[in-house]
Amino acid sequence: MSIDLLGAISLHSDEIRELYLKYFEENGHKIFPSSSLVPHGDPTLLLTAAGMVQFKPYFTGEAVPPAKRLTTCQKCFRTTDIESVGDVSHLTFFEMLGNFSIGDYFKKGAIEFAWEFVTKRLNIPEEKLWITIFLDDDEAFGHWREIGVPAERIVRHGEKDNYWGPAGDSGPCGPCSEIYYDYGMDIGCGEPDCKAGCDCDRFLEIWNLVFMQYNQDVNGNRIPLPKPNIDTGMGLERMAAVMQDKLTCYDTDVFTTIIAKVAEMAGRKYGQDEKTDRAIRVVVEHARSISFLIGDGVMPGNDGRGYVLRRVLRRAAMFGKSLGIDSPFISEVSGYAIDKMAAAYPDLAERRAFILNMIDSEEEKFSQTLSTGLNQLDGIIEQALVNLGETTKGMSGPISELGEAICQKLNPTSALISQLHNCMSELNSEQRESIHQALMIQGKEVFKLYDTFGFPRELTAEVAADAGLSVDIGGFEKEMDKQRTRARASQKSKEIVASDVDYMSIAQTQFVGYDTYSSDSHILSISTDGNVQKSATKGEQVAIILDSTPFYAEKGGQVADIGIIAGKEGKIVVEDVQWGKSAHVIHLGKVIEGSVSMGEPVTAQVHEQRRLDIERNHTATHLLHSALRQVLGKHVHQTGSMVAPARLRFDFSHNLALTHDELIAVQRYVNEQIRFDLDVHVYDDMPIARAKAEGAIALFGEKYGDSVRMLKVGDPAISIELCGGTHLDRTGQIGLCLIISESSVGAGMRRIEAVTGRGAEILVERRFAALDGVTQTLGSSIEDAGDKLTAVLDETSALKKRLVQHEREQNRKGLADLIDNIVSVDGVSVLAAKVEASNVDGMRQIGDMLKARMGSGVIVLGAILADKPFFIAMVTPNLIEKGIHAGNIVKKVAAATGGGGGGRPDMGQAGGKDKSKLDEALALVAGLVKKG
RNA sequence: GGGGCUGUAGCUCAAUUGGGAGAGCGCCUCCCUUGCACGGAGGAGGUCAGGGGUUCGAAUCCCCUCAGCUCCA
Repeated sequence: MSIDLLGAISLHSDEIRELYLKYFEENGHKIFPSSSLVPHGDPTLLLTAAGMVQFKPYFTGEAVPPAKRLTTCQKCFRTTDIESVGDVSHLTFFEMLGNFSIGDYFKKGAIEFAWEFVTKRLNIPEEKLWITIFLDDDEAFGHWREIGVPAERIVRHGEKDNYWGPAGDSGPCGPCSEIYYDYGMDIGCGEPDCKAGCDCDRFLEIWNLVFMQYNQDVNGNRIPLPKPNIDTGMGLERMAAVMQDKLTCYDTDVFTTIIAKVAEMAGRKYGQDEKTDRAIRVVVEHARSISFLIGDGVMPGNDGRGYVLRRVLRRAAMFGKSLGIDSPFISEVSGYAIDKMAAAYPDLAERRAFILNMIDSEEEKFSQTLSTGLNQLDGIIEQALVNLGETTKGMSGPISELGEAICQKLNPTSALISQLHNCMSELNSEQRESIHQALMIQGKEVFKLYDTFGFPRELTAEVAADAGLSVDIGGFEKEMDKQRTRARASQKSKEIVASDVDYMSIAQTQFVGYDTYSSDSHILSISTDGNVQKSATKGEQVAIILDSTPFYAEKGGQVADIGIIAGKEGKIVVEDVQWGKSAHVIHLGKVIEGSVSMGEPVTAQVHEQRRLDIERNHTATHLLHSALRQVLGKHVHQTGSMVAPARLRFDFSHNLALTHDELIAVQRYVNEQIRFDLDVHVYDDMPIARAKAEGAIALFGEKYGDSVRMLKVGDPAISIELCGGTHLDRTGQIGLCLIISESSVGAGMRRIEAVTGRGAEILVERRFAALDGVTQTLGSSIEDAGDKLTAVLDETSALKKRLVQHEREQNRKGLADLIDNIVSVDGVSVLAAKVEASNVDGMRQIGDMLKARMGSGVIVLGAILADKPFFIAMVTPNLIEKGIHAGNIVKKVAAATGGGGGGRPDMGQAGGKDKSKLDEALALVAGLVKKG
């Protein structure tokens, strides 16, 4: 804490964070660390956008909370207001301080805590604070009045502002109450009735208290929760602005140092020009937010989170460009941002190099995109100018002259066009309209640039303006809307798995598949087409939930099991297994015998052989990971994996292609560990701190709970990883591991694919079989096969060359005989003859030689190629002028043999079917020339 | 998940709307030449991403697969 010159108490953002967590800890709250920006186990969410995300299962009752009172400082990411970023208070990334009550204290407690913290701990004067509540929430009103807030500073708002949730179409929801900070009458709209919630800048929302008291069903009915909850959120950056007596988040310690750096990079002063300031703020904000995204394991991509990341990064690049900063620059800004946040987020600092690297290569990619887009745009502008020239050329006086000039591409066109504008008044409205249209680049074009080439429309407008043209934004938006509707329409038809199931009423599935391949279980839920059923009969596609299961649902790269669920009366083939909304395992499959019904006891049996294949690949994946770190270095981190029965795929961070020697070294290391037949040991429920102390490698960007499952290979261990997958007991069971490919998956990332066990055996068998086939054909030993093959290929190509030469020689010799066949038809030399040739090239060669020799004439040659008649026709230029067309002649000739053809006036080719009619067809030529 | 675009020589890209696979740069050989991307002659290098289909004939048209780029959700 420090006292600034004005005597006001100024709190650093780090201090606010600490004060908050400490205050709530004192009041019985358990401090939780921030969860990852990538929501764990919730596929419905793109990114963590609020403090309560990691506690959702507690609020919905799907999981038991470790404490009834919780508090966090949560990393959050939102793109809903991305266009507003750079104003006073909007950010894509921010830290949300929050306190949560799971069925413990409610409105009164939440209001008292919030008020005490704000007024007593942060010492904000009470008269600077305003409250908003939901319309009819008199209970909240009463509590605020009790602690002394005057009624005139409590404002009631409707659903839009003061009602929260549900997130999605159903779930917990309730009214909320917000605390606003009042900057005073001097700031904002100045209207006499300005109060908290006004759109102007006078009031800043600093804390939202959500009173979760209803559960809303899909029909919109709100049923009171038996035990209501509290979920609050206070934006750290906004609170810092208040505490440091600033109007915006950007003037607080969170951003000022970075802003100064960017201003310096741009060679500008911050605080002199609003447009410049805004651009600087956007760059700073985005550079910070993408660092956190990448730090939590998001990679730039074309959809989902990766696309959010790409879009934000490109937005930063655009604003940087507008500041005139030379690319690449974002990683430098991100570096400052990471340094600033390092103390609070050490894992972010740990990944600094990786993050900056990723940013650099993505920015480089963007500049590529821009330059191809720019090429496209140049073409479009040129075409637009031609059109403009054509439009204006026919008009009167000076306009037509200008049109001529534009047509002749006199530069600069923008000057010509501004002259054009000056002359417009002399025209009638129809002419003005047509010029107006011609001056605009069509919305469709702008959209295509954006949609297909990723070229930003702002940039299109800017470049077009340089040429004197404008851009049809309305048309662009129209196309954009079409695309949105299209995408949304396709989204709706998507089938939702077991959507109708009331998960809260079903116990979580107990997974027993680590120890066994089959289990005696009970059916807890059956649904078909998303509807819950009492039973299902033969032929139906079903989604089944059991009380316990040996089936592994896809997670951590390991694919789902398949198998059989058998009851007394029927059987289900399980084709896929997925995770439900909470910890439920959903078995998807088909009833193939009799029927199954709710509650009945069944035997769940996993396809054992296949599961073992998967386990071989999974354990081998861990060995591979350790081998890569051994051979390439400790910078290698797993970035993804796919473990299937037939093969495994392993993605990792490394910026160079592996050499052959490195690949061999990795493979040898893995197989050595397999031969050592090491013990694979699993530690369930290990405290995460202890696992980390043991040196366990956590998966990049993955979120782990307090207790984790740790996998250790060998003792002393050669691999310790946190892993939820299924594994072998001993490495020897893998048998053999062979790497089948190594490739790139993007900048700084490589991919290895490998096979093990049965897959490796099949690979070896196939390779041997292929090699045996080759050596047998070559008639050599395996060792000599390579040399022999080279020799054979060399010889073949030498022979080919000789053959071509020889044929050319023969053709030349035969030329004299062919020339004897020339006849004159209406004064035109015509040659139609059958020739010997091995391919089309040979025939063309003969034709070319004849053409040269004859100077003027029509040549049609026929030959039998691949047991079919084939023709080519050639006509010298002087005869083309007379209307003789080689393509047409050859077409008719070939028709006589049951084929067709065509070509250009000077050369045509055609094929037929009946080779016996070749001579007959050639005899037609003279007649055809005569006719033509 | 739904669209759009692209895939041709080592690299950057052409191929006139289905009819001889090309250019520039790079590489090799030779000639000329001490200056900046020297100049000249010759040459090697291609499963036109892969697989099916239509056709006398496909880089080109249709379908499928793969990969890359891009927008929307």
